[in-house]
Amino acid sequence: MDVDNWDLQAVVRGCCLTRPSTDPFSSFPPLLLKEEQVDGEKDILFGFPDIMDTEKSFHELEELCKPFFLKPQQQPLEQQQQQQSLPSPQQGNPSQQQRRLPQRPVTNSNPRSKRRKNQQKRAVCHVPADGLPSDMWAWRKYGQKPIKGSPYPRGYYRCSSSKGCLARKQVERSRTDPAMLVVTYTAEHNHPLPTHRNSLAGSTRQKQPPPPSPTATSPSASGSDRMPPSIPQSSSVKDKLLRQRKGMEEEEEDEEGEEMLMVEDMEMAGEEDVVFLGLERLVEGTDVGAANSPALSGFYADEGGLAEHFFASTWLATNNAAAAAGGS
DNA sequence: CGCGTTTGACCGGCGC
DNA sequence: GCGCCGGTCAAACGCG
Repeated sequence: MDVDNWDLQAVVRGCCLTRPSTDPFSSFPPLLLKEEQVDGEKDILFGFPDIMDTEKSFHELEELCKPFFLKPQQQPLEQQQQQQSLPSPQQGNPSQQQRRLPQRPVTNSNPRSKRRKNQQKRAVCHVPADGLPSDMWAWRKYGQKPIKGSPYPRGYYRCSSSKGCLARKQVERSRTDPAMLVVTYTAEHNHPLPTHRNSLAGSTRQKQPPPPSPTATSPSASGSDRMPPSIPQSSSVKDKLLRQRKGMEEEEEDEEGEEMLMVEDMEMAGEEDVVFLGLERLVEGTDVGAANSPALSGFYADEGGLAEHFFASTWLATNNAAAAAGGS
């Protein structure tokens, strides 16, 4: 299938090379990037690679993103169709309409139907568990399950920024390296980066120090086991980010000019496109120079084949976007 | 009150 | 055809 060839390379490139040498990115955790054959399909595995070579990275990143900025309307047909055919929950009844009525009507537009498992393209991201990276999207956990063969449960998250958003991600601890988290992104966001904190509430439990010991990830498969304390905190993390951002606003704003531009552009482009940003950043714990440890990886999803293009940006930029919109 | 998390049940794909 | 297992749903609950 050619669809599989989409821009994997670009993605890969984007993933590995996206770090401005000047960088705030230097605080990035080690990233492992690789492609993986999963169920016959290529999955993108990426973590935080060597932070060293970045020189051209940024430029490549820009190159990578350009198309997205310039052609906001250019959405893969397939995707457009998909999005359109999707039961826009915002119009009709939100997901609830699918309640367990006559047994979840499985229609073609139902992401859960035909196209399952080995059919879905996914982007797999390996991140250090203690790096506590998260992205700027608002994720809402909708499930957790113990996975066969893995001592760690897998958490299921869906984008809560937009009701109709199909973006989902799964977070689980690597069975081979418990210190790493495996974040799998599925589908894409059908909306621009969250414009405002989507929740002040929620994120609650995350705040009370979940079993601090990662080891707590003990196979208490019952599910009582909290997901890697890191990832799931996306929302609370964002809160943090926003707050920090507010504080930084005055101090670092100018420094981020470039990145901000990027995001702004992106926002404009993303308005209708599937461009979306994912912020991976170190928060919590080691708040390493949180002030300017941007880092993140976002991705563009081309649902034509469910391709995901990853690129980097700065968290500040994203925050800026979020704040900007939040003000509205 | 709104939103996120938890958690058990259910559904459906997939392998045997 | 059957059973396993992954993925999703949704009620209950907690927190700000």
